[in-house]
Amino acid sequence: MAELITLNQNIEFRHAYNRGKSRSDPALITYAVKNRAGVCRYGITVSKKTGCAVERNRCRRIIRAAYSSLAGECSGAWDIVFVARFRTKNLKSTDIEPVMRRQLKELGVIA
RNA sequence: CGAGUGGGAUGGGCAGUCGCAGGCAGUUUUACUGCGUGAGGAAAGUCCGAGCUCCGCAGAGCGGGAUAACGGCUAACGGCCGCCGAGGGUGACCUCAGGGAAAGUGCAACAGAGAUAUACCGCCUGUGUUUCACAGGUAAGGGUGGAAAGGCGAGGUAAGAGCUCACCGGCGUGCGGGGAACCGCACGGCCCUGCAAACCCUAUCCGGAGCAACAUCAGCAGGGGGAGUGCUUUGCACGGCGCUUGCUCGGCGAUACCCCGAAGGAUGGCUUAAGCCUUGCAGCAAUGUAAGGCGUAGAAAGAUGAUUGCCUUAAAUGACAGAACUCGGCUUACAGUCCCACUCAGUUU
RNA sequence: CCGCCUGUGGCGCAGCUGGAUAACGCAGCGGAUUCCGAUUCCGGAGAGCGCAGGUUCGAAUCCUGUCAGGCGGG
Repeated sequence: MAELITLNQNIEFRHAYNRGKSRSDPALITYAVKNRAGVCRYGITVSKKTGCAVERNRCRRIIRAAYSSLAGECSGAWDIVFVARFRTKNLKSTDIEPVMRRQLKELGVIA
């Protein structure tokens, strides 16, 4: 499996928000934009409105677990940003995975 | 059995598969394999107190802040323990910023005659003398108020009054007990409204900033703007600038510097610590001490997730909740379960 | 990590050097005006001051703790 590369800089997140295409769901929002790095990179955003530190950590872990199972199917070079929503903290990673698969397929990341 | 008071513990366990972080060892030279480790009682709030680091080792005065019966514990504390006093509860027990109002200033609305000094209705005496008016004495009674000048009874008096006396309360002195706060007894005289979580006074304590501290290496290594006065140059003095807690004095720094902008990476700090458990001893206790044993979370966009089975259970599909330099406390949140000590009432024995 | 501010009817806000009906505007309700509506006028209702204690005769105001929201700096 390919190594998972994360987005670090605030500029990279802003680039995805402004230039990327998005799909939304009550459980998850996905932004995707093509990059020049040659591999897929991902970032996770959980706002403070989502909940306390425990709930934010859980959202991040669930999203990362779902992406790690789908990362092998991604083709091309994309920067992907996932944003947790209010319902994310009550779900499981197995609930997130079909949502994420559908959104990535609509955006063209998964063939 | 019921109602309750105080304190403590726990916060499911075991195993498998996929995946994550960092440690050690090996293969080997950059990834893999193996081994063991990987959130809490509050990690939280950041309310106190310290360690540690830097500020030229931090000077003086004013200001500011915190604490407040007494004794002890502690590295320290606004914490804890014991004890005294006040208040609440039938009780176990709980609560208390609990110094000073006799240094001074201020406030006490409304009501009431009067709020720190008074005389409205009264009572008594005298004069005029018809109801009544005036002058004086008095503060027992009435009414107002949270509070009216110690309370209550007796004597006393024209009427009254600590004016006198007994008891109670407060104050002062002496004696006794106690380590102290304080308690008890005796004597004395009758001077005291409340508020200091109003200003204030007294006593004690407090230099500032915080791991984004700080140290080393690498990198940038220089863009724009502003940069006095006097004396004959060197230089000196004043001023300005920066640091020194808010202000003043004093001190230090560089002839340079100051402001804006750019760049902000890596390593250390970083986990063994006033550490935890058991037992003994000292102590009412907090705590101290001796012996033995245990003793790697340490990331840096930030690690614990997903899933399966079995067991315990009323329930395991889960209460509050995620370390960010580290400790000691306080406060707050918390599904359920268990344990210890004690109180009250009833019934039974 | 440090410093600071604000919580008062449905909404915005005043009162906060203690003294009792917690003021005002908008919205909402009833009535008048109109053929009907808007405008205008009149009237009444709706908070007990984020929460819990304390000081005081008396607390929205003072003090302590706590909860929630927000701002600033490194």
